[in-house]
Amino acid sequence: MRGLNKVTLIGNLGGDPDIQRVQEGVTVAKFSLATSESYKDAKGQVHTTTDWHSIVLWRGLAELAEKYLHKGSLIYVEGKLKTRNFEDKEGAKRYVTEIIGDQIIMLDKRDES
Amino acid sequence: MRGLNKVTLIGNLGGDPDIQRVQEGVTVAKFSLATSESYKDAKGQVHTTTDWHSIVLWRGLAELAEKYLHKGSLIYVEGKLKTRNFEDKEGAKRYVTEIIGDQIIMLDKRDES
Amino acid sequence: MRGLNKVTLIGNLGGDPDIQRVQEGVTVAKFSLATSESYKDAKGQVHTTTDWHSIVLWRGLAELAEKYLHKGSLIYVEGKLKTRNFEDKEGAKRYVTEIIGDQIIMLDKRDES
Amino acid sequence: MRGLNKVTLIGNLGGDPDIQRVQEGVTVAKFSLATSESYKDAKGQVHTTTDWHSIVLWRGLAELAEKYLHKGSLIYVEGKLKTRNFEDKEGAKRYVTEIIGDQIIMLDKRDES
DNA sequence: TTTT
DNA sequence: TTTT
Repeated sequence: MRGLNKVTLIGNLGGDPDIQRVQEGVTVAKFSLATSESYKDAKGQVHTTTDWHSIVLWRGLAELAEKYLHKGSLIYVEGKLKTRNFEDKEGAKRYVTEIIGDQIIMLDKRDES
Repeated sequence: MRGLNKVTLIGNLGGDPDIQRVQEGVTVAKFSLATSESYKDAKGQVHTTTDWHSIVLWRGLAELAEKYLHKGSLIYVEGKLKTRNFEDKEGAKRYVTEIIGDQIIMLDKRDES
Repeated sequence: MRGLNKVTLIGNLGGDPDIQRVQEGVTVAKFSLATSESYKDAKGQVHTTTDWHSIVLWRGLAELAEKYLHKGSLIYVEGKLKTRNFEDKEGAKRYVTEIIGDQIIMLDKRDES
Repeated sequence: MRGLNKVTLIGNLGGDPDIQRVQEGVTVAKFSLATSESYKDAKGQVHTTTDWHSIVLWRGLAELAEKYLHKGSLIYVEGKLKTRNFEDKEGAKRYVTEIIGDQIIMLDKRDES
């Protein structure tokens, strides 16, 4: 309680979703999402910066991603930030931060929904 | 353009902010923020999960953090997700994801604003 | 599909929630929420503006409001904007815009959750 | 302080923006935005509900709306809820709730930005 | 490492 | 009509 953990992104998929069946009837989809922003520097020149985000979708949303999303798709994603730790090959503790999506809106006309 | 990168969190500081003066007149504040959530499992038992987030504040917001925030403070933060890479001592590329805050609301009565 | 309708507010209740039982087992809670903001004008003087919002909660959230919320409570509300029309006593069409809440976080230490 | 008043919408313009020059160099744009949502009822049948919102943009954003937005454009808007009161022709006090936008993302490929 |  |  008394906690809020929300991420909202609008951006393009960097590649096709990677789909895994982790259990009978449970699908997971993973992909990178690029969010880009333009700004003007002191000299009035326009620069663009891009941030990349690791998106993870479960079950129904993963199946939707499998059917309709592909490299380049423009989407809105809402979800939660989760930082997982794992051991790398050398046995050192490493961290990854992912967005576990709980809502998707497809913004490309060509993608069906 | 056509990009959105927004994080909104409500949670408690895990420790006092770490304050650095990186340049004449430029302050940076860093701290961990815990967001907690409760849910009931299939047996009706309540579980609490906590996620930890790395928050970075610049300039005016960093000075505000220095003055008013401390271990345990309850705040609302809005900002952007940024993943930086750096080399660890072994020279391997590693990643950290941080939230660069651009708005703070102090939610503790005891903290001044 | 392809639609998003989201409101997020942090503010204080202007009065105790008005509770109605509209049906067997269905509770509705209504109250006004004040969100205040301070800004400095050109002369450096601080001004505060307050916006008032009509909040409507259904079922479980309404019961939670009945138990824990009262005049002055500080809360976070997330919900959807809905504009309803109704006829006034003169038979003219009038409109009200309400926020139908779907998440509440209580931010006062004295309120239980 | 201690207040948050934020609305985020993704939807289509119901008509071309209405543009007004209210002062030397100050433009205001107004338009209706439809946000649609689909849901399944108990019988599995899909229903769509649409909410309409009154959007107001000032200065630079209004000029951008004038240049690039038109009936049907798909946009993301972020802003604040404001309820204004005014007197109708009979002298009765009436209210309107508007969203004063402070960020726009154009989501149609055909609209330039 | 926080908080209720 | 709230709160600091």
